[in-house]
Amino acid sequence: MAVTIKDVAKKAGVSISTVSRVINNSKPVSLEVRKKVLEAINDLGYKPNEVARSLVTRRSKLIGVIVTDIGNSYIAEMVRGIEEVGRMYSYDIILSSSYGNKDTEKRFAQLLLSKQVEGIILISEEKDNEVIEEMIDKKVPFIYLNRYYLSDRITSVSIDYKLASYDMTKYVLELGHKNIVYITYDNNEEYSIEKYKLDGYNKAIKEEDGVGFVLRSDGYKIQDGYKIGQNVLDFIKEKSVSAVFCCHDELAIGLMSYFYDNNIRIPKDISICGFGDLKIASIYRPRLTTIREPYYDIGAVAIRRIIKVINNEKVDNENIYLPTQIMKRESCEKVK
Amino acid sequence: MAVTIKDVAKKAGVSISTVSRVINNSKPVSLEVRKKVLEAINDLGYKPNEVARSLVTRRSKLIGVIVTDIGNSYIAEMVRGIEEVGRMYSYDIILSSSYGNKDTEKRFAQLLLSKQVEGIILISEEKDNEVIEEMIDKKVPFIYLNRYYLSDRITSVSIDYKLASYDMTKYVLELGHKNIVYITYDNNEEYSIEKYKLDGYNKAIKEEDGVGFVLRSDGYKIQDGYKIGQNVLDFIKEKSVSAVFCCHDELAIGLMSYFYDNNIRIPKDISICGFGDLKIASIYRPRLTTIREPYYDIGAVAIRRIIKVINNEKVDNENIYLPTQIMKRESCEKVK
DNA sequence: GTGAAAGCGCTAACAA
DNA sequence: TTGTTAGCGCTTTCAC
Repeated sequence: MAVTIKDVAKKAGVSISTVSRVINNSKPVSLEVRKKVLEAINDLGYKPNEVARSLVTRRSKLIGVIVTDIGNSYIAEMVRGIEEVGRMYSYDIILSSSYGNKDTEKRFAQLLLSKQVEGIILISEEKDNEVIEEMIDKKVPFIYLNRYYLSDRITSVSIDYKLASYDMTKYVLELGHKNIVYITYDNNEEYSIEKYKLDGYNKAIKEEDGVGFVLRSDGYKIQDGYKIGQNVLDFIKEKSVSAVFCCHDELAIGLMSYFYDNNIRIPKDISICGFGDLKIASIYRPRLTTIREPYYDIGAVAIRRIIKVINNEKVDNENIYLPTQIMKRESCEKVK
Repeated sequence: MAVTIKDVAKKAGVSISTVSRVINNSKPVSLEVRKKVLEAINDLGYKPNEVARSLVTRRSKLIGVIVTDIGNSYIAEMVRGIEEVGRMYSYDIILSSSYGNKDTEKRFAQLLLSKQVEGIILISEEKDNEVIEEMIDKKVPFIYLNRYYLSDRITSVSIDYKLASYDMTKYVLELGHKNIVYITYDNNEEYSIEKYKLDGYNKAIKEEDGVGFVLRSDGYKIQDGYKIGQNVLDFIKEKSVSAVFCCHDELAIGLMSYFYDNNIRIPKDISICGFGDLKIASIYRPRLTTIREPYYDIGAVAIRRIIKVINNEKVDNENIYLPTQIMKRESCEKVK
């Protein structure tokens, strides 16, 4: 049996309220009594039962985080940000992985609510998120993070996708590339972020008199990038394309692997760039030129905002946009 | 204010115990009463407060997981295993990242205990783990996962490192390589797992009349592999080495990057293999030949064991060894 | 400055 | 089969 506040009170010869006061510093306690209590706590190795505390204070000091899959490096990065900032405010996080199932996401949100979490962060890769609808009228602060789809119903933290994509395209054009192909995914879906990226791309192409092409991938994973490899290759030859801009790093990496396996040299034969700046982007060779999406910061800002709401500090109801950066690396080369 | 069991009881016109009985199925309840209660629950959208439940049942349904850094892909893999199996038994996990600080690990263990977790899994990269000593006499089940160091004080889940390393070396020798260099790290430290790997390597070299060399790295990260690159290169030339066996995939990847940057072709100029089978091992080009350390399974088995202990099922007190596998890929080639 | 007592939402004896 | 009640470990009035 663990030692409780009662044991401490008895040992110190005081009431449990006094013990409570010293551990919480909630009310003045005379120096000598305080000392006795502290001693007793020390001797007994007493640690307050946070569950009991939560029950009465209604503050679990827990934030629920629902992710698609913690095995995704960008999600892990976000979670790092969430956890580290949460820690600064004494919050622990409960992690649940939905593996992309919407019903699971909903179920987990309920579960977390039962566990009395004070806020929920959903890192999703799905569209049409019904969880959002369910959460919207719940009292717990909620933030929705999604790298693929927007929601107009709820606050999120992200970057200015259009601008980022515009900047990147511009950079590629400045490198001397004229015929550029953009690999997109799912850009016709409502709320797809791809639309914004595509807009940025098109804007830059137009402004600089480039020749833009668009190719569609079936997915946004590494293997999807690999799968579309031959298509891209054929297309490149046909259209004299000298640079490929992928809407996600994963696609770019898959493509680079396909090129490697087929003896296409990067950047000698073709320049390539991505979007995201996953960890692998700077590990893979040649290192991938890409746009840095600050995942850690996104997580950090998200939880910071949740904690503000919990503490009734005032927050904007608008989406938060974080700065990005073009990571110039070897996969994208000047045209000779 | 959330709806409580009282509200349900009132609405259904029964006592709270009856409500408790139907939600827990703990005692028989007449069909019609049950129906009334279920209706009330439904109407009110009642969800039991798990915190209150925990307080009385002393079962938080929470497992604490302390990791070095969830950003490490092998750790993320372990956590996936932990979470997914935990979920099967209705356990949630609380995640804390220590970033390699031993004091932080200890502090987190205490924090988790305060939150009444029913078990703790520590995924560490440190040696001399004092947390273990602290946990050993605590009542909560505890498992220690460490890819670098062993402990003789506590149960763990791992693989047979010596055998794995032996098998891999044997495979490389069978490929026709004779002069092989092994890149090690920290093999003189007590409890270092490297000793076992090195043993396996030496054993195979001896048995097959190979010529073995050992080189030491300063660390086990990708950048450490890169840093040791020139050393390895010089060494290879001097000793006519045709294959490099790295004690961790990270080192192998770093090394491959160094080779890429210096126009050394793999496997044409040199064969290389690693240990771990991180996700990146099969993404990087050429794909890395390596030993599969089943991280997901390690996590899964670890939490399964913890849950068994929680439920007083009997478990061995011995370490658990999981099977491994050599992943034969392109980075390691037959000698012509 | 300190203690007694109520109560957070729930489960589990114990009665009936 | 159902209700009453004690109590899990703690915080927080309310008296003194």
